[in-house]
Amino acid sequence: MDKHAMLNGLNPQQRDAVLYANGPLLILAGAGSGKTKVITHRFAYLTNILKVPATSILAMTFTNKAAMEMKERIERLIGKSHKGLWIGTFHALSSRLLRREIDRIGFSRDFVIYDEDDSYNLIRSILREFKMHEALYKGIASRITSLKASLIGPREFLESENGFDFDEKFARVYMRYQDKLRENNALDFDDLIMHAVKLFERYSDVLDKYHKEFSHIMIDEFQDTNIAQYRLASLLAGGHRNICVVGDDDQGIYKFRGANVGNILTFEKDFPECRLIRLEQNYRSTQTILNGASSVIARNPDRKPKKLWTERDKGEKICCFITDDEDEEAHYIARSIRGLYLKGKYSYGDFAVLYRTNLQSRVLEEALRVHGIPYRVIGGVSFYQRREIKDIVSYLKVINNPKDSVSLKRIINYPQRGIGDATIGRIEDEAKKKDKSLFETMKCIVSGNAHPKLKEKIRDFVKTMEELIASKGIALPGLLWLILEKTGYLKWVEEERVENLMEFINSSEGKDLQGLIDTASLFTGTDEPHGGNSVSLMTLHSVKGLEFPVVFIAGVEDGLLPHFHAIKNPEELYEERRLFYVGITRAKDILVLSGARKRRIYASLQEQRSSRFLREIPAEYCHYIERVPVSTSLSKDFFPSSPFVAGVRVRHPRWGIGVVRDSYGETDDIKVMVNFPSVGIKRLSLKFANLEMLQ
DNA sequence: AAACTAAAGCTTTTT
DNA sequence: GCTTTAGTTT
Repeated sequence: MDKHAMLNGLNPQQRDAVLYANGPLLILAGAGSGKTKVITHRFAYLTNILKVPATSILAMTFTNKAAMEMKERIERLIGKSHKGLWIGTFHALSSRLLRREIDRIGFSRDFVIYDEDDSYNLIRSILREFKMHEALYKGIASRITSLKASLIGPREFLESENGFDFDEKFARVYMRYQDKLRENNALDFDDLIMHAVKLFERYSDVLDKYHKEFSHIMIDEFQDTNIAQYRLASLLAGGHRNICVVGDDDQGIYKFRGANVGNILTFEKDFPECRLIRLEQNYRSTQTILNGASSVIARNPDRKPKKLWTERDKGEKICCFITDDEDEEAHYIARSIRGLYLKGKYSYGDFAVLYRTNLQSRVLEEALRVHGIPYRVIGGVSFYQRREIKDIVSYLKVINNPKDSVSLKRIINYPQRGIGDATIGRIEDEAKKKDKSLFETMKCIVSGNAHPKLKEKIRDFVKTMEELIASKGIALPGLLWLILEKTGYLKWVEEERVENLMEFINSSEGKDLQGLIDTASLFTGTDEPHGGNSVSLMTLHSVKGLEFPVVFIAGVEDGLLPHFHAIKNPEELYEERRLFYVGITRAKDILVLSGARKRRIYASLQEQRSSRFLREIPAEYCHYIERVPVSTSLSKDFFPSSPFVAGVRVRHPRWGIGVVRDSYGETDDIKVMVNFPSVGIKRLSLKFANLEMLQ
């Protein structure tokens, strides 16, 4: 692709951003302003025109989804496979660096990555050991996470002993936790970043090496970086200063997990010579939707000033309605979706229903199900979080690294081998005395002179594991099968979980052991594709980065949005407002905001007021429906009693073969909506149309 | 060690 | 209300 083709279809600001190849660059990219396009084209410009080796560009994102999208788009632009390129999440790229260099800071290169559950388990066992209240583990974990996000290790924490909320008990747990991780040759998610920073800060020769290896650095969603991540990036950029960050302070919605929007300001301080480019043309929403969004976000103080604009026309007004309760709200949403769908302009994949809290999804799901509308819930429990997958990955982890005691404990009694908490406790004591890993200790027990009963229980397990470790080298699907059979897991596990295991085995084809373990540890995701022919249901948080022609935001009520936890604190209230802003700006054509007067939250029925944010949208952009003409009971036209339901293929004497999209109407007068490739969507009455059903 | 019952929680979420 | 966890029984 030549230079001309590469810049084709970019507006002047986007072009500037692509062409500004050297030196620090801060791109403030408003919602829908073509941010990803700029990043990917910039990557392609660097490689194809400036002949920068593609492997010298480090491009970091937050989520696997964003990383994958970037990889695919870059692959298409530069016409090369993304394999071997440094495009990925902070965590994935960091672990790749550490796999090469970590021995410098006292871990071995085959370290394991602990996920959230692993960390929880470790913290709980430490609390037990210290005779502290075990239920505190979640609070402690989140405290450790936020300290690590600010690069405060246990030593630093102890040294800064003057802080208000310093507490010695916590400091001891933190210290112990970090020691245990090292003992197990394990890193948790936050360590992946923190240790990389430590490594580069401490060993300038290693840092120099990567200054040479990477000539350019790019960061996506910069407003979501925490201090540690920013430090890592700025260290790597320290030599050449070719660092390009893209972000939007108005879309920062992850302060609660350590993201530091202030990094944008820090960046300007650290790189004072940086060029600032604003992308303000929005290519997504109608003028009305964009104006509504701008009025809302304008209430937040301390923003980087920006004014989004669009060439699109006004479009529909924003529809706002209030119902009596959450059931009515859900049914009204379902009916609206169905109504728009039946007009034929939109398919179900064009709709998203957004909400603040996951517990709202229940009613919405129920209503959609009753109306026969296909939907999918994005978020929830992901594939790699499932128990059976985590179990088998733990087997892999132990086979790969028998010192990994946390994974060992996860599987030691699954399937049941009669090694319960009491026995594990005894082995742990023994391990502590001898200063050995759990597995080594178990081997000693088998060959030593312990109680015969204890020996017998442990011998079988050790034997199985040793056989599996000996088979470490065989190709992956085979190894997984071997695990399932030798351990008896396949026989033991519930029927309905077997399918997931099979899927996992199939997906392991062609991967190596370390690679599979890393993917399973780092890939936690809500990475399922949206769209298809289903309505997407998700939280306002998970919708970031997506767009839909029609967007519903449900539960626009004080206490829900803004959430009641955030109402007292101004900073948190601003974040809630940004969340609402993110939701609004996802909509291309139609935006519907709704709320209920009464809502059941947990067990109690609460009187709700409509959201203060709703009143921040000027009335001229809105169409209010106060009295909602709907009953929650269904009229029978939702239950067509005919075999011609959506998806069935039919033949029409005149228009040939088509696919039924929907059917509705009374039992004696059923109407179907059929999509014929030749003539498009037609509404037919079954009585007259003479349709023939095909297999 | 497993199965049961009482009690406490409960915003958002990625890696 | 429902799900997770802590404590008790069998």
